[in-house]
Amino acid sequence: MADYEMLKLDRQLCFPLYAASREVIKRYYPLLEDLDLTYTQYVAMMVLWEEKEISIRDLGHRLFLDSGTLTPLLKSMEKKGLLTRQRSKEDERMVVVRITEMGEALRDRAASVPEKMGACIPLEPQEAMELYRLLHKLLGGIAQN
Amino acid sequence: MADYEMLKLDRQLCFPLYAASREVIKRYYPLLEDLDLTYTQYVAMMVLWEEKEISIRDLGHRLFLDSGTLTPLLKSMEKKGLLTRQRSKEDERMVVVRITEMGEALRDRAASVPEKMGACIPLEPQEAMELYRLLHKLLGGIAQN
DNA sequence: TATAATCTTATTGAACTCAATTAAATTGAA
DNA sequence: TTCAATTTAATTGAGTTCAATAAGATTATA
Repeated sequence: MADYEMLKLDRQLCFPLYAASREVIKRYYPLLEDLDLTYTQYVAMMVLWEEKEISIRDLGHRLFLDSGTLTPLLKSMEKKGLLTRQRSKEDERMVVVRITEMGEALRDRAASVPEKMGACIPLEPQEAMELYRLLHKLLGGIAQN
Repeated sequence: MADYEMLKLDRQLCFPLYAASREVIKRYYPLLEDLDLTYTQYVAMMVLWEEKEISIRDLGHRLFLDSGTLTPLLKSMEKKGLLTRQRSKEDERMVVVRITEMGEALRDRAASVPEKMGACIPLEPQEAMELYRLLHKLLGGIAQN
């Protein structure tokens, strides 16, 4: 008879990762509703607020997302006026995304989101830091595709 | 001028949670392909391997998923012969899901998955345990809807 | 007992995710 | 230089996720 102990849901590390990720993201929606952003759009905006412009390729590397997700996402954000998409002159394979004034303006209204979300996370500051460290270690070690 | 420091992607706890969850689940697909299971179907099977039968409501509570996800998921698993769905006689609001022989048989072929996945996680055993603890604390504290 | 409130599942619609494929541009090697 | 390999983005299709809503069953309360 085989040993099934390891197949129990409570023994998995992946499952609380999967469930916690969804639960946390769900908590963002009330905060992002005012901004008319989804969570994925919000993290894309975070990159654009810092970088101002970036290729879809580099954005994909930052967000761990591919063009299958990003192409429709960025098109809808372009339609909302948050950014522009333009094929690069130097390398016509690349499309460069640039933040617009409207996209910049959204930054002020987003500025309170991280603090509000932080208040929803039931961890001590030190625990949150350790979780951050472990997740980045996991991500850095697993992501070499 | 507003302070945008907290809006940087690298300052967020949610983002590595979101990205690590997706990266880890992606690593499951080569292992689950032989079993013809998606990741969500796999965690549902984990519950069924333990419980043998469970209401959709209780399954939803275990997996943090609602009927919008579970109804089509369970219907497709029923079609594959892994389980049966039957409305409860005692309380006709409830639908009870029961594992079939074919579903039970899959357990043997799944038994090696957790160990193979564990080998993909680039964390020390102690770190994995701490991550597990923190994720459960987060999940337990945030989930009171 | 009525009937209002709650519970459970199903459905719908919008959005995300990813693997696989395609097409075009660029790069590298013979 | 030529053409094969690689890179980049777009597309397609299947599946997941969730909010909102609906319908039917059950429970609680007047």
